[in-house]
Amino acid sequence: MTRGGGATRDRILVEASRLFAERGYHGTSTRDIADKVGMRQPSIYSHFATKHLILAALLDADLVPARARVRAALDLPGPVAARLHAYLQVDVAAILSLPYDVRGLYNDDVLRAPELAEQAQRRAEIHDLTRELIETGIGGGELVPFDTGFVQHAITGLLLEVVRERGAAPSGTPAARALDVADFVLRAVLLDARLLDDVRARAATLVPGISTMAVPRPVG
Amino acid sequence: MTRGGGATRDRILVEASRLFAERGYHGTSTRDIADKVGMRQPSIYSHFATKHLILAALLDADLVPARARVRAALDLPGPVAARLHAYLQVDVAAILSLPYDVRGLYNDDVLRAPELAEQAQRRAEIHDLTRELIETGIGGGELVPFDTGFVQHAITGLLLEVVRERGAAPSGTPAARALDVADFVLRAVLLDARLLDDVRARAATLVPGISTMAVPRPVG
DNA sequence: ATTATCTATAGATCTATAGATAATGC
DNA sequence: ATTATCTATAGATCTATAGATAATGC
Repeated sequence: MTRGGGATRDRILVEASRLFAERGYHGTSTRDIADKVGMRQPSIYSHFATKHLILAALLDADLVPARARVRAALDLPGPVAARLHAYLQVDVAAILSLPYDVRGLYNDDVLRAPELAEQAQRRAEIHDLTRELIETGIGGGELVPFDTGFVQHAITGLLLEVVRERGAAPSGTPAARALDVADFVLRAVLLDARLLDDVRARAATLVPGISTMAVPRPVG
Repeated sequence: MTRGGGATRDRILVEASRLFAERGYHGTSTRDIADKVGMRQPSIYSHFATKHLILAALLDADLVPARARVRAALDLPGPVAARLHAYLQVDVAAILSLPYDVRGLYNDDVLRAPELAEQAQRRAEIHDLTRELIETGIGGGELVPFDTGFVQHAITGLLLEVVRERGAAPSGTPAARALDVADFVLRAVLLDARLLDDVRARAATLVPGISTMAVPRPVG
């Protein structure tokens, strides 16, 4: 078969993501992936030159839109609290609706591999932008003066674990879980708890702006 | 050399934990561990019958005291909020002061391996007890009625990421970071935010009770 | 003519075992 | 006499390449 439009490539990515989630990158062999797809192990290499490039493609599918989302949240006007709340909602919902299982992508420290330097860079950028958003909120007196790095890590941990939960117990819809995360974080960091309802209302108006800002594919 | 009192065994555990944190369980070979310890690869097997048993020993060093801590928090009298706050502080501080690097222990889904069924069981028990504590707090009107499972996952994610942060950026003392975690979670789940100072004060009195309840080694 | 798949396989691992050697305890 | 280490190695992987085969596009 010729010119399948990348359908086989996509199936490789889907199956690889599931296996990475279940057994980790190092615990998954190219033969495991090929078996799930229904092809011979070397045929994988017609679509990806190395095993690392499979992981890189999955990471990019998550990281590139995620970076666009946090940038959108930074660029929007208005109070930080509402932007953070909207960003968290959109981010969780987006991750939960990806066609790939991203649970295993950030477990290992495979990101330290030189072959994945570009992806590691993207992830660092996302963390930097998140810290910037939090810093702005603290400086403006909206948020509790926690250590900025701590809050960023807290958010990262929360997002990762919520994604991991998806596999274990699918309790609630993606949208409901996304709101849980946003509420949880905002309750934790909002200086004046009485503003939460107002923050939620303002956030609702910002959600479309952050969602549509996320570009799934480069145009080139 | 004979009867070294388990010194070599401990060195294997320390080096293995660091390598697991850096490259994951599957990404670390018994040769890697032996090299770090300064011995030949097969000599590892004088101390551990299989590679899985190295991981099992590390998991137990973390899980057994952790289970004792959450049990202690459940058994103590008084409002849930203070007990949860004290538990989180003690838990973070204890994990950060373990002689092993626990960052890599829960990354992979290696816990699903049949050889680690006992450890998986212990971890499930800890999660169950945590949910019980949260459930009590929600039922008693102290905590926001989030989904209990979500809060448990949020706490787990927070703890894991704070531990991972230790390697990346050692910002702040373990005690300071422990307090950050406890404050963050309690701010998020406490129904009446004005009670936080009171919760902190009560928690301080409970900390010793939870700490000493943690038994590092079985007596047998 | 181009492209995706296949078989076959090289070469590098990796876990674990067998059995020899050396060092200590009694 | 016991125990920790060593050398040597079996047997099972694992990633990636070489080159044949088959199926489609022009």
